[in-house]
This record gives sequence, structure tokens and C-alpha cells, in this order.
Amino acid sequence: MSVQERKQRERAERERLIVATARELAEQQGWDAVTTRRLAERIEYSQPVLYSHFRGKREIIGAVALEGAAELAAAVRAATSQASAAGDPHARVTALSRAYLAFADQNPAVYDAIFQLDGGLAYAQEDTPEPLKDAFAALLECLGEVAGKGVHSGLFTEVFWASLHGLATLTRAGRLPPEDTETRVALLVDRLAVL
Amino acid sequence: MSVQERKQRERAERERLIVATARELAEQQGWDAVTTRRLAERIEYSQPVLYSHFRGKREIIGAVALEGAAELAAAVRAATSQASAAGDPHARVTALSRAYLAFADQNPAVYDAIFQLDGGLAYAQEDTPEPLKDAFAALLECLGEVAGKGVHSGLFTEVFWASLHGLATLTRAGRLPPEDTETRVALLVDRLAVL
DNA sequence: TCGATTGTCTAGCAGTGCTAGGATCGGGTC
DNA sequence: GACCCGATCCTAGCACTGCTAGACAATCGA
Repeated sequence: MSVQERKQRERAERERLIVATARELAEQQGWDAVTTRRLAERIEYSQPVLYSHFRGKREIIGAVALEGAAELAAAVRAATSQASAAGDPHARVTALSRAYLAFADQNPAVYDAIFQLDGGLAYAQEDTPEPLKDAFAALLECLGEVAGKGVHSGLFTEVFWASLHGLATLTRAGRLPPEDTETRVALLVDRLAVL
Repeated sequence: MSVQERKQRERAERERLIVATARELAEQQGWDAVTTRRLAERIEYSQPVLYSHFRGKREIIGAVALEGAAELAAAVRAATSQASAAGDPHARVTALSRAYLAFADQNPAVYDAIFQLDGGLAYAQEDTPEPLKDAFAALLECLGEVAGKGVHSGLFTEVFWASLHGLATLTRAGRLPPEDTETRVALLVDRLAVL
């Protein structure tokens, strides 16, 4: 039995290696550079090995997305916990926004995997993977309370999130000049959130 | 001379055909299906002909983006002109938002060409092509007046636009359920615009 | 009518995601 | 310890991608 267990461990370890390498390569050179050949070479296995772990490249992107969603949720919670304890809603929402945009800025490839690319994942449905639901939950925890009366907290969170997403993607794609990000965040928080 | 002129006309006509066909194919089957071979086959020329008009696939996407940006600007202006004449800012901003999201919804491939894909175009710079500048100008014309005092109209337009962009992309990518779009728009307009 | 130029196509390159089928290695059994 | 068999992995190849070199033909000016 212990032999099989060891093999299972090694397999799981290799799977982690694949995901981590794909992510690293994507952050270094963009997702276009993440080809099955390059990825296989980096993990020092042949191409078909990838397909014994994942159905295809899409599923590898999906795996990176799930990992990233968990980190995003953690980053958001970490950033908001301080202001949350101090009972300052304005500071909390500002901290959330900054943390979100910082994550998108510092992990562009991962952010793309979560929100732009097709990772074969279900969103906004019952069978949505847990990390994705939890990432939204992290936003909801912080934003739900500033929705204002008469406004559904989930819907408010969606709108606020969409705004942040728009800022993140347009800025990174060069559609918005990056200098005024802080001012834009302030405007968004002041107007959207009901304190 | 007239011979050369005729040839030039035919060339320009063929270029329009390429762009229109690329756009049509992209809307029908997605940009992934727009390969140089398929495109060449549809216009009934060989592949290299494409490269006598454009540097590569990227430039073809860029051409579709420019065409689309002009249409988006026109759509926005058309939608806002009525409420503008009536002097109703709230209705005007709502009309703009609906028109923008409707354009994204009805021309997903074109919208991607403008805002998601790499068409080799410069954004938010001096050498930004005129149609792109004009599309932003169309938004600015309508949104600048509801920025609120002390808020730069350009910056406000950027933020509002980013919010719409976030809603458009997240909805279409299945990240947001499409049912509540109207409610989201209402929330966005009520909160962001200063009337 | 001839030469040159312009225009177009065939064929091919290097790269992509993905897979069939053969080789090899190791564990379990006699 | 020797053997077999199954799991594991790799080589080689498929059909496709964007893009281009060079051959070919058609057309224009002299």
C-alpha cells in the first residue's frame, strides 16, 4: 500500500509543479508563451505527461485560476481586516479596492486566468468551484454593509466588483493612464459606497 | 491615370471586404475561428493577399476595432441625443449606459477587438487613432457634465466607462448573471452621476 | 510586339494543441 | 531470484496556426 501512496504523493507533487510552472511562465512571458512544449520542457517531462494530469491547456489555466482566486480572497481579507477592526467603513472599502487592484497589477497573468481567459470553469452557478465562490464572498463580506438601504448586497457587490475589474483591465491594457489610479479609486469609493 | 485609379478603388474595396469578412466571421464563430486561411477562402483570394493589405492578423483586428469604435461612438451619440434635447441628465446617462452595454452585447467580437484584443493600436496617447479618441469623446460629452464639482470630467468619464466595461465583460464572460443588468445600470447611474 | 512591373498563387517554414502506439521500468507473484 | 504484467512515459506524428519566399502570369508602357 505504501508504494501506491508514495506514487500518489509524487503524482500530486508533479501536478503542483505543472501549475506552478505554468503560472511562473505566464507571469514572466505572458500566457501566449505557455505552450505545452515549453511547459513540458520546464518540468522536465514530455508533453503527454501534462495530459495525464489535465484534459488540456484550458484545464491548466483553470487550475492557475483557482489557485489565484484563493490568493485574491486572502489578500482582500488581509487588507480589510485592520480597518474592519477599527470600524471604519470608508477605510475598509478603500483598502479592499487598493488590494484588489494591487493584486491585478502584481499578478496580471493570474488575474487573466481568473477573469479573462477560458479555464473551463463555471461562474455564478451552483457548480462554481469553491475558491471562486469564496473570492466573491470575500468581497461581499466587506462591501455588503455599504450597499445602502434598499439595495441588495450581492448586487451592489457585483457592481462594485465590476467597476474595479474595469479599472484593472483597462489600466493594464493601456486603455487608461496609470497615474490617476488612486484618484479613481477615491472617486469610486466615495460615490458608490454608502457609509 | 484612370486605370490606376480604378485599381486603387478595387484595392480599397478589397480591403473593406477583408475587414468586413473578418468581422462577420468573428461575430459568427469567435475570433479564434478567424484564421488567415479561412479569411482568405471567404474573400476568395489566397492567404498572401491579406498581407499585401495588412502587416498581419493583428492589424486586421485593429481595423475592425477602428470601425467598431466609430460605430460605438455613433450609437452612444444617437442614444443620448433625445434625452439631451429634453435636458434630462438622468435619462441621458441611463440611455448612454444602456446603449453602451447593448453595443457590447450585440457586437461581442467587435467589442473585444476594441477593448480586449491586441490590435496593435495606441490608446490614451497622442498618436491614438481618431476613432478611438472620438469614442471616448462621445462618452465625455455626455458624462462630463455629471462629474460633480471638484471632479475632473475626464477622470470621471474614465471611471464611469471602466464600470460599464467591467459590467460588459463580466456579464458576457458568464461571470455575472445577465438578468439583473438593468438594476445594475440603475445603481451605477444613481450613485456615480451627480445630477 | 517586346520588356518590365505589378499582382497573385503555390508551397513551405516553424510553431501550436493534442494523441496513438511502442518502449521501458517496476511491483507482485511463483 | 526469475518472471510476467501493468502502469508509466516518450517518440513520432496529426491537423492546424501565422507568415513568407519564390515561381508564375497578367497587364501596362514603349
